[in-house]
Amino acid sequence: MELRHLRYFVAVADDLNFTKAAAKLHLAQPSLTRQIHNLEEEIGVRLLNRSKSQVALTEEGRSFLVDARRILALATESILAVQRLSRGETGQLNIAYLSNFDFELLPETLAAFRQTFPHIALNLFDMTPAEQFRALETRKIDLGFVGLPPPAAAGGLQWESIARHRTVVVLPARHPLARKRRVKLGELETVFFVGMSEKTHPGFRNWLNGTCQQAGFTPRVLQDAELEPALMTFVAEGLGVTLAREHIKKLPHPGVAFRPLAPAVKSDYCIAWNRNNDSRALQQYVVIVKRLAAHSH
Amino acid sequence: MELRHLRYFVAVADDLNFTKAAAKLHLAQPSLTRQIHNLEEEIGVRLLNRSKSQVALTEEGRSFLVDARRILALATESILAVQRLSRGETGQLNIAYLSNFDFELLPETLAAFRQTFPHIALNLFDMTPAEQFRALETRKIDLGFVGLPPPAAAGGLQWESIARHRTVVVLPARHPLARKRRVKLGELETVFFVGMSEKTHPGFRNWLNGTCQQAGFTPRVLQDAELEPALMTFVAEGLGVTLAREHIKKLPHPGVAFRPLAPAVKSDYCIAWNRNNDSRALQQYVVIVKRLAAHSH
DNA sequence: CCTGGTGATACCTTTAGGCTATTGACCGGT
DNA sequence: ACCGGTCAATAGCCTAAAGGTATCACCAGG
Repeated sequence: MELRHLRYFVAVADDLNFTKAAAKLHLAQPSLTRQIHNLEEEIGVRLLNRSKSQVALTEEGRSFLVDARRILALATESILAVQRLSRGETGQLNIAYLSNFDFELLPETLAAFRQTFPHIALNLFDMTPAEQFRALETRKIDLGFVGLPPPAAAGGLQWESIARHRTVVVLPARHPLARKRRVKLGELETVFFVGMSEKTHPGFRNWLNGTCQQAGFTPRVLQDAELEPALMTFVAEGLGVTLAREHIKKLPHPGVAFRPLAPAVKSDYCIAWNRNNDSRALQQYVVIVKRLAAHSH
Repeated sequence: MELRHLRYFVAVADDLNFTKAAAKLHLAQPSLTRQIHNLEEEIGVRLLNRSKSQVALTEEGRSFLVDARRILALATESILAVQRLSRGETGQLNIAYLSNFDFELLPETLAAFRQTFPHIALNLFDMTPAEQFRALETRKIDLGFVGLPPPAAAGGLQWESIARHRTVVVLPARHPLARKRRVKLGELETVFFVGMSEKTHPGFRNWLNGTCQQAGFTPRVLQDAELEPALMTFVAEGLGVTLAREHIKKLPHPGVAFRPLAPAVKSDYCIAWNRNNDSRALQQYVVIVKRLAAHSH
């Protein structure tokens, strides 16, 4: 069965007259007759009652007619939909961000994108970095504000730093170092650290080690938190100190102090997407993010 | 675009390999390549990215794939549905009955039908005779328990009497004739009548006239009711008497008395259907009604 | 630098959709 | 009862397009 059969059947059912239906289809009447016969034969059901010089739908024909119309409508609508999509008139863009502390670039870029491509639906998701990497690989999302660059294990992901943020020390308020206005990185060599779990924040440990390596030591991490609030609690309980982007100050916690590093240390903030994702919406969005990131810098 | 194109596209999308997809379709690879090209050309959208020795869906392709699958599923399901229908495994039968006073034949026949054709949905509708005639003509219902035979104006309707019911006089309880056990038809010549409106009960007036004509007079009708309860109220208020099938006793009303006619007069009870309705379910149901009507007689 | 795998191209074959001409049945009007 | 008109079915032919074969071009991986 082909769509042609359905088109022809609907035409015949419309005016119950092969000759006129054939004319409307710009077709000779015998051709139409044959196609309808073929259709009836293929599905094995009589759709029309041809009692000499009188064409009528059978009960089956009436039922099938409804389905035939629906299939044809769906087909034409599908073509129109994919054409709209290719013209950029519709589309989806799924974006993930970090749960607790994100910066002003995200809403800015969303507003700018929406202004230029008002017909593209923007869907936002709140995810940990690990969830984002996984969702990027499976194409559940198109772009993630991941913070840390994706680990090598995440195949096919591309990333780009869109900002360099000041790094601060997060430490218990009662900690001796909290009395100082600024903290030298080297002063942290002997203290214990807490950190984010690799399960939820893959690459965090790598980043922490790399940062401390600038002062020539490897941090001793006692405890991992899976989410940021837990990390703050651990620090408040005195389990250790940690390093974080300055934006973590937006997540205050009693008993936790933030101190800038001296000299200042900066760390990259990355966005990531799937290299194989050829979504035009994604490409346009990346352009906008880069432009606004450069401006705000 | 034909269903063939969708089938081929889905096959290619399934394993992203023209050669293997062609094999699964029992097709040579170049034929498949060409059909996909034709499809892309017709809808004017690239569905696949062929970067040498690597086939991938484009964003449009992913979107269209979903639609293509749905169309194909709908097509095969439609064929199966119409085949089930022609085998009598599914179907619909819409039956209407009179609102207030119907007799035991209806539930009996429904039970018998359901037992023989358990997969056919029986839908019941409560309608006045006029509504039934109209619904029969427009095929909203398949069969109506109409009571009175359809008027000539109702084209294409076929009917059959399935019972002959005793006719009774409906009269105000205070009416002089209510004192008698039985009423002779001729005694009604001088009294006023109320009746059912032709708007809701076409043919009622004709039936009433015909019945009274047996006693050689034409009833003088003062007032028409559109529904049976109103008729009873009119009688109770003393506006007039009327004739009705004996089953109207099931609709008692204070101040209204029922008296048998002497000698007894019987009137037909009819079912009606559309002559052009070739529904097998309808035909089977009519057979069952006739059989049970004959038995109960 | 070869080799296997893959899609594209060129060209031929075959299928089947479409056309014209005609038939046969029915209907409506005279 | 007959005739002309209408309409679907049938027969037979034509051709467009679907399908096949052979081959090429290109990349990947050894």
